[in-house]
Amino acid sequence: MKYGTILVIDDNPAILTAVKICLAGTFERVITLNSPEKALVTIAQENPAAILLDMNFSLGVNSGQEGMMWLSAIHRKFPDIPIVLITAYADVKLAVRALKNGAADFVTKPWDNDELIRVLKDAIDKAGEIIPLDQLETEHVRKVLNKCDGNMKRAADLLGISRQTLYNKVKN
Amino acid sequence: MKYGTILVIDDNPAILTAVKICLAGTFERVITLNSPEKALVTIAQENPAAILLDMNFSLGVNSGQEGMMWLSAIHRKFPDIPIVLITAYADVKLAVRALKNGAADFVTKPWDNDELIRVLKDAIDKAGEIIPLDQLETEHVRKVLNKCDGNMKRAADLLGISRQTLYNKVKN
DNA sequence: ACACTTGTGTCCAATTATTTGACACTTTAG
DNA sequence: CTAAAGTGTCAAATAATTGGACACAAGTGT
Repeated sequence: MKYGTILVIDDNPAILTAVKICLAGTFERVITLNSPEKALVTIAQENPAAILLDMNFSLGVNSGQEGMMWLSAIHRKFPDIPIVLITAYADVKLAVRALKNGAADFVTKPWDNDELIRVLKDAIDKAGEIIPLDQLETEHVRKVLNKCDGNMKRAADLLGISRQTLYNKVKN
Repeated sequence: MKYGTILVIDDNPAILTAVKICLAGTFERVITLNSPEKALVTIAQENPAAILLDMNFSLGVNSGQEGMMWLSAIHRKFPDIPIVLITAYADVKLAVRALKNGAADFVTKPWDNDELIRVLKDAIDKAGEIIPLDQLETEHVRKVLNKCDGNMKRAADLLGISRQTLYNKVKN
């Protein structure tokens, strides 16, 4: 059980139960919330490894705006916890917007249990990856240098370091 | 015309023409390819600011595998050029997979001209953003430290720096 | 309750990096 | 062609990083 706590947020009790059963075997703890109102405090208290968030809350409002708002709010406050969205209304635009707003993944109802587990595991694994500082630096330097067509003076300027330092960094 | 060259790849000549007309007013140059075979060399030669890639090439094969393959190939070779995907088959799974494979955005046919232009501009703008080195470092340090629950020894270890250095970095 | 391990805050001296300024030489653009 | 901008390289001054050390706090298992 290397995968810790999961927080599931959905306004449908039946789905909450079904998901809980589905995930119980893989995750140490499955916490459920039937509304996102208490999400921020619950997350702060429980520090879940991932969040599964339903996009349709207020009955009759299925545009997903509701869920999108909560996604943004949670992601802004806890940018390191992966959030997987789940929705009954398979809408490409919605999915794209969600991912661009920081969602780790996007699954549609009815879901496949194994797929849901895999997606959550993947999200947690990816969120747990840590890059050494010098590697991060090297990659970023390379990218910026690229964007400046190799102009070291400008690249150094944009990076906020001196030209000679950049020169040394790329030499090694 | 701050937005440079665009490369459009689609096997349908009619769509190629339509897109070309649509984008001509906004971008300096619109290059078209009717098959992705020559994409890699064309990109290397023309260095476009963005790429608009259709997902369905071989006639009758509409699963998008084709386009996904090319997306990966192009993105691996030119990770700094944003790739916007376009497809007639609005499939959420496909869209999600595309974004997770490095696509900058995903639009469906029939497209809205203004939206297409906006999406491409956004992709180019976002790809052009450059973060100073020290800001990148500070953010990453904070994130790793977070993931280690404040354990500085482990965080320093994972970051590949000494404990004292990390101590200094967070102090300032 | 006890020893044991792990981590913290802090210092030092030795080693490395970074910066600033300079100089002769290419490239580039008007 | 000339002026402006960039490159490669050096040196000396300054700042950052490291490894080692030490007393002390917190948590582990027995």
